[in-house]
Order: sequence, then structure tokens, then C-alpha cells
Amino acid sequence: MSVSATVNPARHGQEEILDAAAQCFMDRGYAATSIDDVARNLGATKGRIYHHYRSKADLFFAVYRQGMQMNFDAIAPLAEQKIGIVEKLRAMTKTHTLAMIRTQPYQRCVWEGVELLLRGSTTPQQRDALVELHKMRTDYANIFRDVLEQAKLEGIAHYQSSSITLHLMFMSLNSPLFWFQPSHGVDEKTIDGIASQCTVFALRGLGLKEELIADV
Amino acid sequence: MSVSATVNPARHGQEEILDAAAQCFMDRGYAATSIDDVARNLGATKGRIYHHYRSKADLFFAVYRQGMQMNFDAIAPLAEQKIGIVEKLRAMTKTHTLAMIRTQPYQRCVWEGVELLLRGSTTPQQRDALVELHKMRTDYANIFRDVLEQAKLEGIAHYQSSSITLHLMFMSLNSPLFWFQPSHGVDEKTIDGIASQCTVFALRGLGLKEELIADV
DNA sequence: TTGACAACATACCCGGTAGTATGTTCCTCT
DNA sequence: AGAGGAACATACTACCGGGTATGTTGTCAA
Repeated sequence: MSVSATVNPARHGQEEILDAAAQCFMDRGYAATSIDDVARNLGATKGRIYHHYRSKADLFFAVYRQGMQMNFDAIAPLAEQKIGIVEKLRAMTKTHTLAMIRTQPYQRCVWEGVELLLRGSTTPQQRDALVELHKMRTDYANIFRDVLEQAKLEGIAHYQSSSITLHLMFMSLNSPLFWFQPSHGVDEKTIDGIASQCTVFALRGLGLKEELIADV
Repeated sequence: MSVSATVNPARHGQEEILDAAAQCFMDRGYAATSIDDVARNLGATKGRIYHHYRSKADLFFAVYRQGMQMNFDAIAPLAEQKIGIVEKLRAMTKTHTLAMIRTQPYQRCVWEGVELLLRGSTTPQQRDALVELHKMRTDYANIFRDVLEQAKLEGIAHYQSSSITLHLMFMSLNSPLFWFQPSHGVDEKTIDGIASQCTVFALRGLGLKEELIADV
């Protein structure tokens, strides 16, 4: 009791920091974001952030991890469901895209995290952390890869390279990350419409027949 | 004569700098790239760069502009051709994707330039330059937009929002920018195969019938 | 009551980087 | 020949930002 009572506010404090950090990292990018920026965004000072995270990189990695966790939480229940492969593919792609829109700042950090790994300019320790996080991302992508290959086996999807197609699919589904700017009065209907168009585009790209796409 | 004889080597020097800068900006991103990095990549020092460009931002903008110029040069002849809308769409998308792969470092700078504009963290003068460059990019995109809308009118393409669809199409065609790493022995056949898969994915996404896509 | 610790804020250090000011070399034109 | 300038290199400054060391306040347990 005393534990959860003390841990919960702490958790709340942490998440508040993560939210602010994700927002700043999205707004200016990792390199161009200073810890003071994040602190200002919080109405606090460096002290608060460095009390919870050992370095700027650590903070960034925490945002990355949180973003991936959100994705797993959204997709896992669908992936386990015993339903037709087409329905599963539609549900997963649409859900993923909605998650991208709803947790945009975190997902932008995931994106930049992947890029940070590709460009190798980090310390060995940071690299280790990034590699582990990247494994999370790969595991997540592989959930989709399995479904894709199953769909190909069943003659529903048509493509050459699994890797390239996976990239293409995610690029389409993730694209709102880069051009969608939530204005003040952004209602659920609009968001659903955007996610729908992205999903339709991706499913078509995968070679699904039009009648299998209709109502996403 | 004396003019071209003196200007040409100068131009050569400039392009060498642009190449190195584009490479560095791609490798580490704009903010994380120092002028010294670019100079080291050139086997030179800051002096050489600041002799030709007034600031880091100026250098970056020059790369951006050069990248867009390459795109226009590749697409313009196709856009003016009097051919069927399907053939035009196929030729333009494929050519664009090939350009992305072949001028990758420059195009990554174009991409980051767009992001730099969206996140507003620049001085007013830099912002003016970015806005002008962004107009170049918009003009370029509008060439495709016209073809897209024509294709929709003719019942060849099917989509809701022009803007969103344009984003989706470019995300697919541009995607090699982010996952393609040219290894030492990268032959033309491989590159063409990659561009082909991206183009097919995009054209399908636009709702083109399968028989109109076959041989891209 | 008090002391111990969490959760911050404040003040400071120091390395890296954009930009500048000043050489140095070579080339060209007269 | 030599004067002038283009094309760099060298040396320096000023500042920003990551990280740390230390102070302050509230809270809870004994």
C-alpha cells in the first residue's frame, strides 16, 4: 500500500517528464533539443530531469521504450486473435495507424531512435541501449511480417521482397507522423478518416483485391 | 572564355563541398553535423567552407536547392511529354524513385529541410530561405498532383483526399531514402528492382488496375 | 520532535561549435 | 616584374548546452 501510494505519484512525475520530452524531441529533433528546453516545457528546471534520468540519451531512450510499449499494447491482442488473415491484417494495420496518430510525439522519437542507430554516432553504452530498443522494434515489425507472409501464402497479398514490402507498408501507415498536425479541435471522425485512407493505400499496395479492403 | 575557364573550377570546388556536406548531413543530421565534420570529410578546414558559404544554414540550403534542382531536371521532360496519363504516371513515379536512390544524400537534406521548416526553430532570414525552398518542393509536388487528379478524372486512380494521397505516394516512392544503404558493389539491376517494387506499391496504392502496372 | 530521504532548484564547470580575424599561397592580368 | 585578389589555412573568441555539485523544501517514520 505504502509502496503503491508512493510509487504512483512518482510514476506520474516520470510520465509527465516523458510527455514533455517526447513533445520537445518531436518539435526540434533530438540533437537540437536541450534539457533546458524540456525543463522549460515542464515549468521546471534541469534538476528535476537529471534526478530521474542519468543523461539526455537516457531520457530519449525512455521515450523510445514507452512508445514501443504503447504499440505492443495496441497490437498484441489482435495478433493473438483466431480470425481470418484478411481481417487480422486489416485490424492490425488500421490499429497501428491510429496508434501512430494518437501517440505521435512518442512515435516520432521511435523513428529518430532508429535513425540514431543507423548513423552510428553514439557512445558504446548508448549503442547497446539502442540495439536493445531496436530489437523491440524488430520484434514488433515481425508480428506484421508473419501476417504478411501468411497472406502471401494464401494468395491474398502479392509482392516480391518481404523486407522491402514491410518497409513500404510501414512507411504508408506511419506517414501521418510527418504531415499530420493536430489542430485544436481535432475530432475522432477526422482521425479515423485519415487512418482509413492510409490503411486503404497500404492494403492496396500489398496487392489485396478491392473487395477485401472496402470497409476499413 | 576566360570567364568559363575560371568559373568552372570554382563550380567544381563548390560541388565538392556540397557533396561532402550532403553526405555529412545525411550521416548525422543537420543539428549534429559540425562545419568541422564537413571540412574533415573534404580533407580541408573550415576556411574553405566559410569562404564559399556564409553560414552553416546557407550551406545546408544550397544542398537543399541542388537536390530539388536534380529532381526537376529528372521529371520536367517527362511532365511535358504528350503521352497517355497512365504512361506518364508510371514514368514519373519510377523516375522519381530512381532519383531518390541515386541522389540519396541530397534528398535526405531536402527531407530534413522540410522538417526544419515545420518545426519553426530558425531565424527569420533562415525561415525566408526555407520558405522559398519549400515553394520549390511544393511546385515539384504539384506536377505530380496534376497528373494524379487527371488520372482520377479518367477513372484510372481512386482516392479521397488529393493532399493525403500525394503524401502517401511520395512516402512510398521516397522510402528507400531511409532504409536503402548502398553497399560497395551496388549494381544498376538491384537499384532498378528496388525502384520497381516501390513504384508498383505506390501505383497499387493509388488504385490503378493490376494490368496497368505490370511492367514498371 | 527530529532525522533521513525523496524531489526537486540553484550555481557552476567545461568541452564543443559557429563564426571571425588574420595569415599564406598561388594565379592572373597588366 | 609585381600588384591584386581568389582560395584557402590558422588562430582565436564567445557562447551554448550537457553534466555535476550543492543547496532547499516537504514528507514520513520512529
